Amino acid sequence: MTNAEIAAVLEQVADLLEFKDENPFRVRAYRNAARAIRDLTESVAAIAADDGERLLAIDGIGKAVAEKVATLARTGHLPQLTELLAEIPESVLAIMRIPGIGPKKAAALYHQLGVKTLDELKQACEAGRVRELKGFAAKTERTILDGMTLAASAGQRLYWAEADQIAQELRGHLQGCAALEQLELAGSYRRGRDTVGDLDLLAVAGEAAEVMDRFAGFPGVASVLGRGDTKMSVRLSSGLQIDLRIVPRESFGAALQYFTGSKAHNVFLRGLAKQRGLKINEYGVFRVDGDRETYVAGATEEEVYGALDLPCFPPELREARREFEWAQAGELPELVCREDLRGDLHTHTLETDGRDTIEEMAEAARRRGLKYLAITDHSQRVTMAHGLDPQRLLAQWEQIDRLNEQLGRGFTLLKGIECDILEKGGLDLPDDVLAQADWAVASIHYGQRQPRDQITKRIVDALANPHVCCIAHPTGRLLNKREAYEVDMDAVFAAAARHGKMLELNSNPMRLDLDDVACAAAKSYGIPIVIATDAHQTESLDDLRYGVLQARRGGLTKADVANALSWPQLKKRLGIGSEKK
DNA sequence: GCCGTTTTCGGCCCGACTGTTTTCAGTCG
Repeated sequence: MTNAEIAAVLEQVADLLEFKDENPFRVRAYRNAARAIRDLTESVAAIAADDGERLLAIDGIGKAVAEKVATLARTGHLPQLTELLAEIPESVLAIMRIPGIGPKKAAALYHQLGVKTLDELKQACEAGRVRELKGFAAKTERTILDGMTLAASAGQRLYWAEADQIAQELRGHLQGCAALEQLELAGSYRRGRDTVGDLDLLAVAGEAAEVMDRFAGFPGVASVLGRGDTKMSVRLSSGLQIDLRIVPRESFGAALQYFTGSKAHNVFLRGLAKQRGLKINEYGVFRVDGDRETYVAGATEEEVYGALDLPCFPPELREARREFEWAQAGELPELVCREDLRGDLHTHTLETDGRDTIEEMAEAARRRGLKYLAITDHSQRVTMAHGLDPQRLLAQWEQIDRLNEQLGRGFTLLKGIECDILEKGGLDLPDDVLAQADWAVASIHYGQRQPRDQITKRIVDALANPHVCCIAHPTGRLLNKREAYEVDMDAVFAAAARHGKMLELNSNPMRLDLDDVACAAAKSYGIPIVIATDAHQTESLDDLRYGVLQARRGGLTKADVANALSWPQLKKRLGIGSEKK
């Protein structure tokens, strides 16, 4: 079983225990364990099979969960889950996902009305039976019915890039309000997660009501979900929820820290504060002395973390993974930034499925401050994209040679190729052609649903080819659309490390592949990461920023990123440690 | 169920808002 699958089982156990009104800390323990496993770079099943004791070393996994993970890894099933499901139908969990319905209300519906499914719930609401229950009334029925249509129509997370666009529009809209003094976006958007579920806005305002009125007037607002003195929530017609909090100036940093999260990061931070006789909430850091609380800090995030002798963590690292450990050791990485990148190593042109010419791509890259650009059109197997056979490829490379002469110093076009890894294994172009490339990436477009061993072998074999520099979009995932291939990433990392090869972090906002966790794993193997756009048109060269965000989330520094090197340096590096001399 | 510079028991982050209540439970983030 994969880490994601094991984590999903533990999450389901947590959901069911919550429904049963079990000890909330026990529920949290299962959720923490699930998160720890999801964040793990090694296969937890492999660890369990290899040495059960090592499971206990993972933060958040104790004796009980370790045994359950071992059982899952061995048999693929968890008796505890089977027993819970015999008691509670799985379909009630869907009811808990309706906004406003939590475990208590779902349990009341199930036990008192026998409601097991969303359909039954809808009927019960329409028949007016729900309002008869204690704690429910007509308004709750309405909320449930609204929530159900919403759950059916929306619920999908936005790509970070989409969220960013709305965020910028919101910022522009609110800045037209005279009462606004300070504004920042927080939440998973600020942490740079690959997808964003909702937006969190934070403001300091002379007059909160004025900012809230302005907020309600944001184009696309379909309904106001709630509005108090300091907090307001709206839903856009697209289904996206946006929360606005108005805080006092002296609390802005504390609120920003608080609402940036992650939740796990905050829980850990608050625990640290408590040990020191401090309390942190969204209003600040307070010294607790009996019943008296004295404000210590809160205007800026630096102050808040500083009160605990901690560095102001970059938001991308705030996931309760390694950041506190790094801070304690004084080893917080200095994360890579967009300005560190000197070239783009995965782009397409009109010659295959791109939209612009080589010259246009080169000019756009130069305008963006890049010093080199690899043209990596598709190889012949990708017929839909009119992929290049050896003859057309060699002709393109001749053209690149000529263009380089015209471009002169200061910018270099690289003769590249995105060579397909064929379904039956092996590469789509002969070695003598690949040998003439400056830069060859290999990738899978066909046979994505092959079994684990087969697809892993294809990638591992491609890494062994002396002319291949890098594997592009190594897992093939498409956010919200397609899961990663069944690929043994540990085997891929080991092979890349063995052959001195690189792995791509594809910056397309719908891919972001490798993801943050895989980037961290690759780093632990010493594998250089290539942050590349896979641009099919000039504007997409801007996508590097999305890749950079993921790289930062993976804890990568400039030194971990191959295209932070100049082309001569990179070229030298390609010769070292690989069979390509 | 996890964890340990309050260490094998007894804690476990904290507050806003809503709806349903007449003082608070439930939900959410």
